[in-house]
Amino acid sequence: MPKISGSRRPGIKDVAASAGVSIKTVSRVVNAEEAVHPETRARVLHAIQVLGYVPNTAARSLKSGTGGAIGVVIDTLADPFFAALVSAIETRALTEGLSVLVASSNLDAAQEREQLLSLVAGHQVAGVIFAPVAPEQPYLDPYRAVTPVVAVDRSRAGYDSIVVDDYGATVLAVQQFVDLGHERIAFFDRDERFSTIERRMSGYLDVLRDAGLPFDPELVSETIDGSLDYRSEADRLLALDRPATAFFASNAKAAIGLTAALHRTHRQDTAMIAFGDFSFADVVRPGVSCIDQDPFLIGNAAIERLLALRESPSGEPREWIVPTALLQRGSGEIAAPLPARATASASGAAPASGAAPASASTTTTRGDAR
Amino acid sequence: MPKISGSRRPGIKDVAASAGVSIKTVSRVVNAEEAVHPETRARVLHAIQVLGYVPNTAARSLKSGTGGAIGVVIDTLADPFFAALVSAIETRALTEGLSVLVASSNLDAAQEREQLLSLVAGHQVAGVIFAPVAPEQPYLDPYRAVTPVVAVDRSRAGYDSIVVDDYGATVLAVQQFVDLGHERIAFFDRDERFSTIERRMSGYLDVLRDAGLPFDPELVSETIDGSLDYRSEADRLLALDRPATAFFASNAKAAIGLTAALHRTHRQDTAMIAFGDFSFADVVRPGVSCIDQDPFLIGNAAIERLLALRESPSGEPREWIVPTALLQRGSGEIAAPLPARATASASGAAPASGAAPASASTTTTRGDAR
DNA sequence: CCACACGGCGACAACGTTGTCAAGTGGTCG
DNA sequence: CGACCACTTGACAACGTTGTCGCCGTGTGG
Repeated sequence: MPKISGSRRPGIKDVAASAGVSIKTVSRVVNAEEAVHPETRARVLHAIQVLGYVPNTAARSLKSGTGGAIGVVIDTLADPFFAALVSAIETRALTEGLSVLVASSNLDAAQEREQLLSLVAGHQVAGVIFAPVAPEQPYLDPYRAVTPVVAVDRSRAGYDSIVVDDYGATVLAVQQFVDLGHERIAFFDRDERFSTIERRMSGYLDVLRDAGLPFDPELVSETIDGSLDYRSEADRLLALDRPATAFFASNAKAAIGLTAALHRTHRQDTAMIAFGDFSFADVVRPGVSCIDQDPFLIGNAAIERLLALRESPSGEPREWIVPTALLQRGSGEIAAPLPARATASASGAAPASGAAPASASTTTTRGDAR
Repeated sequence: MPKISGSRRPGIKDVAASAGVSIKTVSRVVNAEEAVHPETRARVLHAIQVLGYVPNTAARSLKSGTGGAIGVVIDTLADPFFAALVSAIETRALTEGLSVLVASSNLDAAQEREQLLSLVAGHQVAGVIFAPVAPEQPYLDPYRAVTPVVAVDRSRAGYDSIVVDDYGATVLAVQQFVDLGHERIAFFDRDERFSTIERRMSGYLDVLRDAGLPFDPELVSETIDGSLDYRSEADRLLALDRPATAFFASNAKAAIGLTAALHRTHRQDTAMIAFGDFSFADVVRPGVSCIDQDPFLIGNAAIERLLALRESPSGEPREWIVPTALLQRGSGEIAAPLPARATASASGAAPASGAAPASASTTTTRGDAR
């Protein structure tokens, strides 16, 4: 159907000629402006159809100074959490007629800077959503008057930030362990590079303190220089004089490694709650209880916020907290082996008495596909 | 450091003024052209530094007719396979100074068309990589002279296509079942909408034929109208008069569903091979043997092909086959329950004798993270 | 000493689109 | 009947960059 005259792509001029109007009128039709006679509009639309005309984004954004794409910078698309997040953004962007430019920072501050500048200054995107790496992004300041920016997953002062309640969710989870009589609760995979994980860490510490349980550094596994052998670390924690009886896995990757380690040694008696859901969590026995951090919710919140910022500059940037859910699947409800001292209030065997918001829907299909 | 004069973003003119040269000279420096005096170049570079100048992509691509981004259209980023594929593309693109525009088709032909046209005609991308949905994309023809196009995952005549050897890999897997004495081999989740799955289906059929085994339609699970209840379907296959003893899962999603179903009923005796790896395949017991279809390899091959096409138009488009590996993890090496008739050659219990290329590295961390 | 080549650089147009402004037409009101 | 208004349309400049062409000055060979 579309016929390209000569070898050039059809431009607004070709449409204008074909419809017998001026290019300005074509522009008006394309942009759905009011003041066009219905009959003229029909002629123009017909010409557009016939020629297969598509407006040139480059020229448009050159003229207007800001283009029809939004930029997204995340750690890496290879992480299904971020992939799902971008997917949510892309879906919503489509309904606004916006395209999505993705770039990854690979957790490198220099690359983050390069990518952000390329998007904001080079591509003149209509907005940016990014998962911050460096503590500050001062180089964005000159552009922020024109380009709205939203931070996701990790909070940044000065930016509207979409995050989950790391602290609160962790408190809930660890408190559940305490309520079940656990006194040796491991924090599996602390990584000081991530502020989110540090917030989870302080939730953990606060619950211990409030419960009157001593803090034992031996119960904390740390990622040093970006690496931690989950398997041997799990073995270590279980081989302590007073071994860990409950594990709080601070992120999904650690949770997967931990689950694998426990399964290799057939330990089905250790309690575990993971921060972040993962695909097989409800397949293994016992099912792995997870704090569900829904990437689609986060992505949606981020783009909605960005679109709102495009409309009106809005006031002070603030944090927007996306709710989490504690998916009870079994592993989080395992009670401590022996009541030891007389400590906690409740200490049954079945599902926990205390905390934990309801939240059913354990069987959402998410994660792996294909 | 960067100082924006007034409120405008610095343009080539500002740099030129600051360095005391003409805009053309700045352009020459930015584009690393030869004919510039070293000293002048230094002055210009310094001015660029000071002003924080970043070339405007829109103007550039308007002038040159083709921009600094490549377009990628895939089913959805929520699918970790495609997410990883895009990640590989993005990584390589970065080294070429290209950005990546992602768009999803959601397996809808109309949306595919819209997205592709937006990328090719609207954004004037430097190239397109897409996972084809509709049988044909004739609307791309007018642009193909200017914009190279590569198909991934699913083959399309007329386009360079990057695919895996669906047929061959399936033959290998099913043959392994036959060698182990299985006579009731299920094809789990046929979906006629996907040509890749149809190719796997014909591999399945051919092995049966060559082995002299009858084809039983009852052993084929079909996705109808896009849905299939994996759990009840698995139950059905296991409850047949002559139940299935081996499962070929035609895709990772089905494999996950199937694995979950088998685990719920504690069936550890059924053989299974999945087309497509998934994160927990080596955690469950028995480990799920998989045909590994590496998204990074595929993505890399696709972008390399695209970059090559940019250099030279090249001759006839062809199919490029990316190798797969059969990861032996246990479930694929389970022999048939009773030797039944005297059929196959080998029929031991331990790892298969026949087919299956070596392929170690079962423990690659892929899939879920975070 | 002159013609010419060449390295280095700048003026200007053009890419496709939209904003500004003005012009044309027909109708309405005083 | 004339002035004014609403509505529709078009001419033109401008967005920031690069390609074309030509200019200038210096050196080189005849």
